[in-house]
Amino acid sequence: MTDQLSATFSALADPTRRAILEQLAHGQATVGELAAPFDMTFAAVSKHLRVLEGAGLVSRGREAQYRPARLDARPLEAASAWIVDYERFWSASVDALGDYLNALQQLSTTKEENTHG
Amino acid sequence: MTDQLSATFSALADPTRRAILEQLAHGQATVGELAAPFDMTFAAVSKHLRVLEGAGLVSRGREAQYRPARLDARPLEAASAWIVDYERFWSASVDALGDYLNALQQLSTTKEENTHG
DNA sequence: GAGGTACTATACCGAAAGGTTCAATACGAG
DNA sequence: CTCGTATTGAACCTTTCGGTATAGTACCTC
Repeated sequence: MTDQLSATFSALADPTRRAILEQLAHGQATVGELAAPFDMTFAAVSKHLRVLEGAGLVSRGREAQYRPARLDARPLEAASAWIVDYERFWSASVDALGDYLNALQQLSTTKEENTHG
Repeated sequence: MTDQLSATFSALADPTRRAILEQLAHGQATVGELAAPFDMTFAAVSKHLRVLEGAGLVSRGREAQYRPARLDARPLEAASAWIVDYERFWSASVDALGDYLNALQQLSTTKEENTHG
């Protein structure tokens, strides 16, 4: 799991880490601020930050006692690019679902006609 | 990690599983076919398929002895949507990098002028 | 420099991930 | 019904993950 893409997806696989990124989307924050919403120790959030840092999604600074984290979304570009290659498949699936639903509706309409006929 | 998004990202976090999905993008395949490229036992690939199935990214059929797997990309849509929300940040980062590079170039140009002056 | 605040390191834990091996199952072909 | 092929189940192992508690470090304030 040394590759960048795996590290990125792995970092995103945890809801706490996604929430941290969402928080950082509103601007840089200290560990304390980031930890506040969670029922979790500081240390645990600190670990999550290290994972995000390892994936290159977060960079840290130093301001007095604080080590503010800020978002670095660049690794998300490759992740997005990987997924988007499959876009045609999921829209195809949606189309197929649409077809299925249309078929169902068609069927029920036909049935209704039969009932009414 | 019960939520759909976590399951999806988690499934994508493994390079073997991503490779399996890439293979399935060319059409359905049996476990044997999927396992061929990997230095790994059938059973291991079977487990990966189960993970993908659990994430809703793969569905299985039955044809004689074979249990062909096919791609179901629909869960990728939500994953893509999540990531794309950050697009403005990574393009901002790229812009910032561009600014930085411009600044560097500016600097070296200035230096050159000094050298020549 | 003593004390408070913000954070991290270390050690530990239980559970899950990613493999293996080997036995079992499901199916088609003789 | 037996044999070969395709696949999964079960048991096991090692490593990683996500968390805790506790001690230590870094910095500001007084």
